[in-house]
Amino acid sequence: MPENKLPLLVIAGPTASGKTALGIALAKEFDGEVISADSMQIYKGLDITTAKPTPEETEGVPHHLISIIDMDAEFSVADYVRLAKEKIAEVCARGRLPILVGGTGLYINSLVDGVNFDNAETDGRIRQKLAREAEEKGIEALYERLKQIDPETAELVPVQNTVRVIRALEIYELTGMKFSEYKRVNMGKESPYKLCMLGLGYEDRDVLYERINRRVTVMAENGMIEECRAVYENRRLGTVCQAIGYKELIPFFEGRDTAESCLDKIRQSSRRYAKRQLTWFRRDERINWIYMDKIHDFDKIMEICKKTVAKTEIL
RNA sequence: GCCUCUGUAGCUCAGUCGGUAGAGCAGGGGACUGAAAAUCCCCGUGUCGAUGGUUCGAUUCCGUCCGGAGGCA
Repeated sequence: MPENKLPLLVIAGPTASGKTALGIALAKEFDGEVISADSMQIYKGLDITTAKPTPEETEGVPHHLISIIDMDAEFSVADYVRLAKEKIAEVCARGRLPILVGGTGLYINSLVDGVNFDNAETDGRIRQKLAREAEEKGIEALYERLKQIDPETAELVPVQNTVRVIRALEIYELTGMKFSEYKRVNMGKESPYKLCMLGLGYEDRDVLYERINRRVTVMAENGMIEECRAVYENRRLGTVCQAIGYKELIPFFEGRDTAESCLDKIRQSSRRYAKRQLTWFRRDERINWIYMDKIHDFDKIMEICKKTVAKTEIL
């Protein structure tokens, strides 16, 4: 490993797996600071709904990239990578260890794999234009065009996946590059960081699901519904409108469903989300999995983490 | 106690005029690179409540028993 790379400890895992608490404990252990990798906690507001750590919970450990973007703003991976890179450098300059904690796989991998987003400044108008076209002529028309210009991508993306079809065409209009080509050019080859990746897993999926179900109950008791209602009432939302919890409660605010039924929907969406997160993280062979339901003693978990960190020699 | 209805996939149910069965939901697997808490793809074997009988063959028809629901006393 070249010496000039900065060290980075990563804690990944599905929602409700215990990342926040472990991140804080490890920050104290290694004199570190937490950098969040969460596409929803980055927004100001919806603190309870997105399970941000409370000031008491952080126990004085600095947390970065939480509550820094206005709710009506658009935000995406490229912005995240830019900000996170900066934060990592800052934390290291202070002589402390950056600890990336989060569940947004795309953000984590884009950062950790050094994906380059600088050569295609996005411009919402192209995307909107394509979306309109898809509505008017049908997505099939766009898909046909994609097949013409980039059969390789068309092969990988099903017609039904409107988002992907539009994105591929957007890149083409923006850069003149085929999407498949664009990906080849921008995907990082080697990580710019000295990495140690930890993944919080559960051997028994039901145990994780139980944690998720219970956490939703607790969130509701702590004021999630009121928090979402306030946002709903003066809604001017960018990407946050996708937050699990918020979107499932809308039928309740509009009098079309009961609160309890919406809470069940939140539980279900969260379970499905956790499953998708696991699918994403599972394929990353660098992750050292810790099965939280097999080790009940937190000290033992810490010990395993310390050993893993030592083994990867990032310090 | 008597009568009626009912018992099929984790749940709600369909179905087989007798040739061992299929939908929705739940759940599982996967993809993903400037929307990602988003978007999308694939996946249905289960003692057809138990037990006897009729039959070449019963989850299907008949008897009995055991659950569940309702009605009459």
